[in-house]
Amino acid sequence: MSHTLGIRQVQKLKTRQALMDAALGLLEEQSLSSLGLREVTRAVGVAPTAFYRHFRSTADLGVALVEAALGSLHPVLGDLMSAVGDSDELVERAVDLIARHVDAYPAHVRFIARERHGGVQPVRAAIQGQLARFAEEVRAELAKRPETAGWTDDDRLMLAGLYVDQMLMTASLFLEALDEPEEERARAMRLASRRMRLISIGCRHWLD
Amino acid sequence: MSHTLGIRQVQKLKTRQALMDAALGLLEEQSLSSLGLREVTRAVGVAPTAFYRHFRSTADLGVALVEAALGSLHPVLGDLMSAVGDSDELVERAVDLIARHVDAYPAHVRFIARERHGGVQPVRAAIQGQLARFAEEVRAELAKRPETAGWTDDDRLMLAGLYVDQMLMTASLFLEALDEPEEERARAMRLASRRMRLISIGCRHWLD
DNA sequence: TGTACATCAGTGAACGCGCGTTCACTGATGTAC
DNA sequence: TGTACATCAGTGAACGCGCGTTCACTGATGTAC
Repeated sequence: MSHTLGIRQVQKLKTRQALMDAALGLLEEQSLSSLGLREVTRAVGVAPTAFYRHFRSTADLGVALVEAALGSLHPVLGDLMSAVGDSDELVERAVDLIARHVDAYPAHVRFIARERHGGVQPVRAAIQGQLARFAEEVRAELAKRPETAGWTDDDRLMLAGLYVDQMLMTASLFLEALDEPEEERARAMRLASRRMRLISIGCRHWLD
Repeated sequence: MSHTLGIRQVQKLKTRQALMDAALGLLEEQSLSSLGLREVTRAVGVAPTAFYRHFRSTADLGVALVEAALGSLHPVLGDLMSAVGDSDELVERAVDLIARHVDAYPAHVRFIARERHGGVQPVRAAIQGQLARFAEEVRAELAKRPETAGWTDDDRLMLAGLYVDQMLMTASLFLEALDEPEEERARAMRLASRRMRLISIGCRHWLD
């Protein structure tokens, strides 16, 4: 009873994806709050009314973009947490993975950084919700590790949130350096590494 | 040769301030990128064309708002840095001062958090520039203190940037809790304190 | 397999509306003598 | 102090334009028999 999608549904999904991609492109130089439905359909090459077959509003499209953008970031988090090694190696690995992700999905990263505190409430709520889930996952992973043995779960969640926020700050820092010369990008990576290292040192001495 | 302002200039400044205040109000539920000049003048009760006597565009008004908002935050930074005491006392003091500032100027804080990564380039640049100046001030202050004796200036700047970012993250966290019950606000303050304490611990063991 | 009907993604015309910007203006304030 | 002229913050009409949304539609795809 496998269920392949019909031609119609495939085409519909393609159009939906095209709308989302076009929106991400347009959001490079504006906020969701000023994104127009007609701009998006024009960029895709469909009639304005076609928009309504996929989304109720641009806010609704924004919520879909949250899923897409944080969906692409989630595996990075998984990679980070499955890694082993001493803490300096972990920091380098984290910074490297984040840099790769920003290179691969700059528009996703920009969207999340911009709309996390942006002017569209449902989108803000969707982002906060997903980030809370990320933090919860990190907390669960931390609980398995010897580094946080003896910590309260509440303190683990605090650290998890700090890591998640730091991941986004780092990604956003790399985003600003995307079009800069290699030297500038290397400087950003070293800066991010030292910030994370400082946090990991604080973590190591938390119970002193 | 003292120079009092004439009636005309006083009135002009009043209108300008009214435009900025109205804009901050309207920006509670949207981004600068979608703020319309007519919205702002309507809220103030002047003709749309009056706007041009004060600002070239809403982006230009945004840059003026950056000065105002970070101008109100700057003294807080000064208070933070002039404080003395052991590091836990400093953390509590910092969290308390930030909470007061968010209570006093919520619209300023929201504006900076929103537009720091927002869709209007000149405004983003103005914020980044001012925050870089903040970080530089913090670096200079850190250089006078025994806690960072033996550090490189580059590492001090790294820590200064981390503090500035953490200040904004904390302010934004408090902003979300502004309309929550007291219990929730207290939880946010404890969370912020522990984050900062972890960073200050990392700072203490940086050279180990 | 072929036929008859149902579904529904995308169309295109139409609507009323608010936008940013221009322009010549007004009249209170400022200045020179 | 009084007068004549200059300045300029704020006005109000007008413009062309793109917006979001509605509606009845088309025609390819899907389904039932």
